[in-house]
Amino acid sequence: MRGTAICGTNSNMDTAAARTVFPRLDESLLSHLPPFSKLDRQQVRAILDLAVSRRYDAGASVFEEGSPADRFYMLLDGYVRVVRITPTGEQVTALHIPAGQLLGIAKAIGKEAYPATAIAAAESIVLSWPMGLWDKFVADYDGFATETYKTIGNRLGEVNTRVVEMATQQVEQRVANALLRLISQTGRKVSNGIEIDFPITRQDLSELTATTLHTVSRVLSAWEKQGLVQSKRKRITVCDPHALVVLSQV
Amino acid sequence: MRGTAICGTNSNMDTAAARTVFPRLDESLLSHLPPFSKLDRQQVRAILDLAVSRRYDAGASVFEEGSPADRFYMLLDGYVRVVRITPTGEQVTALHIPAGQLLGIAKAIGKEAYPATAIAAAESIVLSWPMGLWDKFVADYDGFATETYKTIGNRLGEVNTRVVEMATQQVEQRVANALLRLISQTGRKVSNGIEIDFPITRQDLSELTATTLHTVSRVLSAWEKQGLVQSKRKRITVCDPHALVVLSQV
DNA sequence: TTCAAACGTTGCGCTGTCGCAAATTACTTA
DNA sequence: TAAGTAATTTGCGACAGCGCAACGTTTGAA
Repeated sequence: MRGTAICGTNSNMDTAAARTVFPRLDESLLSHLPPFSKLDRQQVRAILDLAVSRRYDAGASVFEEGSPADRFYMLLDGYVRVVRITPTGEQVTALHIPAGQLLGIAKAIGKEAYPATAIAAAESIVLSWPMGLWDKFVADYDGFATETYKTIGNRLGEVNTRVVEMATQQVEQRVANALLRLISQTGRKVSNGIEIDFPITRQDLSELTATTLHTVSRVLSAWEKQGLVQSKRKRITVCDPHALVVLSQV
Repeated sequence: MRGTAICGTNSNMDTAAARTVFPRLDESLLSHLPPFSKLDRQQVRAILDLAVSRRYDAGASVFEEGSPADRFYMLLDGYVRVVRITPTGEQVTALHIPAGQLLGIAKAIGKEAYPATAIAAAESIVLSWPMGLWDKFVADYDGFATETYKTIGNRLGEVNTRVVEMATQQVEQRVANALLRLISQTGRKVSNGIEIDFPITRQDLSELTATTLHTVSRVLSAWEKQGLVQSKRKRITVCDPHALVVLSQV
C-alpha cells in the first residue's frame, strides 16, 4: 500500500498542527478494513468525506498522553508505537499498531483524554475524525462497534502478554519475542530473511522489552555472530525466525 | 440452571466450593452499581430474576483461561484476582477486581473464550448470566454498555501501568505500589493502620509484582522493622501509607 | 570535504535479585 | 495434644543485566 493512492500530494508540512485535506480519497482505502468492511459504497464515501488525512514523519506524535481526546484516527499506512512516559522521563512502549487499525479511540473506553502518546515509527498516513462523530459511527455503521471492541480486546491481550513476558522471561527471550512480533506485523521478505519494515533503533527495542540499549546491542551482536539476524543502523533482518522461536521458549 | 433460577444450585461447575442458596435477591444489590445505576426498579428486577448467584471459597476459580465464555459475571462481594498461567506453570496476576465490577465479559471484547483465569482471593459472592443475554443487556439497558467499556478502559490502563512499573521500577517500589493499590481498593481501617481486607500470601504478592516470595518476604520484613507495615500470616496492615508512597516514587 | 550528531559496540565492575537450603512459626486436622 | 501441612523468615552464594565509559561507525547538513 505504501506509496499508492493518497501519497505524493502534500509536501513537507509542519508537524505542529497543519492538516491537509487530500484531493479525494478513494473508497477502496477503507472498504476492506475490518471496522468498515460491512459497509456499502455510499457509507464509506460519507465516512471518507468527513475524514481529514495527514502525513506524519517518523518520530512525529499523532496525539499525546493526557491531552483532550478530540479526534479518533485510522492508520492507513505506516506504523505507530504507543508509549507512556514516566515521571523520570523514561519511555515505555506499550504496544505497536500496524496499518489498518484504529487508534486514539479514547471514547470507546470512556476516556476524555488520550491515555498514552502515539508516535509514528515510520512515515505514516493517518485519517482522523472529530470525536463528536464517534457515537454516530457506532450507531450508524454496522460492525463498526463490534470490530472496534475486538481491536481493544486484542490490545488488552497484547499488553497482558507483555506483562506475563516481563514477569517470567529473561531479556534475551523478551527481545526474541519482540522481534518475532515485529516481523509478523510488519515483516518484509528480503533475500536473506525477513526485515522489519521501518527504522528501529536499539533504544526503541529496549523500550519495547524493558531493558537497556546496551543489553539489546549485546544480544543482537551475539545473534549476528550466530547468523540468526543481520542488522545495519536502524534496520534489523531476522534470518532464522525458527531459531528465535526456540530461543524465546526456553 | 436456565431460566429464572436464582439459587446457586447449578451443577456443571467444577470446583468444590460450597454453594449457598440465597433468598430472593434484593434490587438494592445492583441498583447502585455503575452498570445498572441508570435503570429503574423493574429493569433491575428483570435482570436479577435472570441471574444465578453463587458463592466461591477463597482459592476457587470462577472461570478458566481458554474455556468457552458461556457466562458473564458480577462480583457482588469479595475479591477476585485475574491470573494467567505460563507454559511452565508460573502464575502471573494481571489484575485485581474489587466488588461491584463485572468480570468475564469476553463478549464485550469480541472473544469466544475467557482470556484469563479468575480466582476468588477471598470468599466471594458472584452473580452470573448466560452470555447469550449480553447483547440484550447492551441493547435494552441504558448505560450498561457505556459503563462496561469504562471498566474495560480502566483495566487496560491498569495493565498498562503494570507494564510501565515492571519496566522502570525496582522490586521494592513495585511491592510498595501493589500494597498501596490494594489498600485503596480493599483497605479496611484498623487500629494501627489500613489492613488489606482479604488473605494474601507472600506468594500472591510476588505474582502480582513479578518477583519471588522470598524477596517479598525480605522487603516486608525490612518494612516491618521500620514500622511501615505489620503482618501476620496472610494478613498485611499498612501503618504508614505515606512512607510507602515516598518509597514507591524513588 | 568536513564536521557534528546520532547510532552502535564492547569491556569492566557492581549490585539487585534470584535460587537454594534450612529453620521457624502458624495454622489445621485427626 | 500431637502430627502434619502451609506460610514465612533468613543466610549465603551466584549471576544476569545494569551503569558507566570509551570508542567506532554512519548519516546528513553546511
